[in-house]
Amino acid sequence: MASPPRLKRKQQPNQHYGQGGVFGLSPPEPAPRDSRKRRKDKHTWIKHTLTPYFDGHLWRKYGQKVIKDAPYPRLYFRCSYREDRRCLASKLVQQMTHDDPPLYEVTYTYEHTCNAAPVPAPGVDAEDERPASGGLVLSFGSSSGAGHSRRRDERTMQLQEERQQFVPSPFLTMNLDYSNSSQQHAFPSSVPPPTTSWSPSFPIVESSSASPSTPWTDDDDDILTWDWDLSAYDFDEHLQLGDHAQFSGSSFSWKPDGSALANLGMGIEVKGVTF
DNA sequence: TCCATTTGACCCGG
DNA sequence: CCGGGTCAAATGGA
Repeated sequence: MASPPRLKRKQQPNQHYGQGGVFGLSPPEPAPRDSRKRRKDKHTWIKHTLTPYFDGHLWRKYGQKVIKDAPYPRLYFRCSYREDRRCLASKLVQQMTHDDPPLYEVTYTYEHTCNAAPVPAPGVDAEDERPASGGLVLSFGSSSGAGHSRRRDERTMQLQEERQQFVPSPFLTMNLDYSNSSQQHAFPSSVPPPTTSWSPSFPIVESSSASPSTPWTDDDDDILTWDWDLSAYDFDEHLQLGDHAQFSGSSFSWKPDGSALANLGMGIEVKGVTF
């Protein structure tokens, strides 16, 4: 056992993200222009949440750091498609409280440009007896329960471990049953877009990414399913149990027992919910 | 063997 | 110089 490998990266100081650098990838900067000031106007926004890891995107952790007066280390993530699709989105996660479900502060930088399919929350796929501890599953007018989630991306590594220690994510899977509808399918090519404001006074934090995924059907079911990225609505921040929210003609209410009610209007009733 | 995570070193701005 | 962000070799799980 000679001397353990101590020093790291002593050879190439990786000069300044220079061109011809990593994978011939350009530096994470739109346009350095002339100033040598590094990243000046990065677009960042902060979100407080109980579920900092599941926001519908695939993240790759690239660092962790103990911050001076913070009780918890800060975790650094960047989009898993950074190289593949030149997506510069990144985020850092900072645990704020020591509560049972701890509160986290998540600082996002840059919007995603990868256009990757939304990553379902853990548990949505699993047809376990245990209620999916991830996301909400609402079934409209159907008794065929939930879980018709389909995975398109296999690179969901981080989900495995996280699903056991963290609570779920702001993801909503809707299953809309058209089977006993008098109308023909006529699946809308696009799900009705969310409105830009909550009913009474729930502000929307980000609306740019607030679009549902493309609906799909499984087998020959008449179940239309799609995912909403609820993180765009900042549920954690503004929605409490018992509150009512409304968008695009639909309203949801969180019941104290953890379930939820949804009302699509047009007489469509809501079914069960797992939380 | 592959690849995401871990973890200490390196880098850089204030 | 210090604190925070990033790099990248080592690690470890699949």
